[in-house]
Amino acid sequence: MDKTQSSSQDVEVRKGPWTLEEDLILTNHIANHGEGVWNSLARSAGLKRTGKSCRLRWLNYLRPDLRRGNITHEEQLLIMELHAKWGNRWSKIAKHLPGRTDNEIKNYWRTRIQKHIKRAETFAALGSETNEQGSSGSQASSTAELMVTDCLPTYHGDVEAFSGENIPQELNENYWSMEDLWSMQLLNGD
DNA sequence: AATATAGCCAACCGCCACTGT
DNA sequence: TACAGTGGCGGTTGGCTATAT
Repeated sequence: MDKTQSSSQDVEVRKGPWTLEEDLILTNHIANHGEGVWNSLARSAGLKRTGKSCRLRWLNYLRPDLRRGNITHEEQLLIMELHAKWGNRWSKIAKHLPGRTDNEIKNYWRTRIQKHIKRAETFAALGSETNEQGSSGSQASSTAELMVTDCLPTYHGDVEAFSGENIPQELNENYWSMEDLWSMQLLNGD
């Protein structure tokens, strides 16, 4: 799959970060024609990208209904709860968080929450070493258990640190907001 | 001020499931 | 039934930014 070459046409496939121009083309095309078969969409839009790449870009970044910005406390708790229930079923979890993508949740989990789990495991290991005798079995045996038992309080603390006004405004300015893109698209005609 | 390290996130890769022929 | 094309998913990586030394 994902062959660089689809047929006799010599079409090179672009990889790497999307440019603003590509974003506009894709957004425009979907606005005019809707989502469809991604491979043919990529071709007909004139993008030198695979259908997969277009789909990913649209779903994870360009969709107008995406929520950007920091994960809220409620969302974090929901993620933890659902992860305890389903494990790494990110897309399933994402369905319960409107405007969030599986990729976003997955990244969030790996970079923030998993860190706390690791820490908790270390503490637990140290604790069982120091307490040692007779305390076997008190340690959480699974990620889910660890999360629910050991991590939640620590994690909750960080929620406060990360949430709301504590986030500097500049952080959000790395992104082209959807308002920007859609207004550019309007300016571009159509 | 320069360099090293850690954290974060967008994007790619590989696999699997589904669908049409 | 077998095969090819496509979509979807989870894991992983590369590069940028922030922070520490």
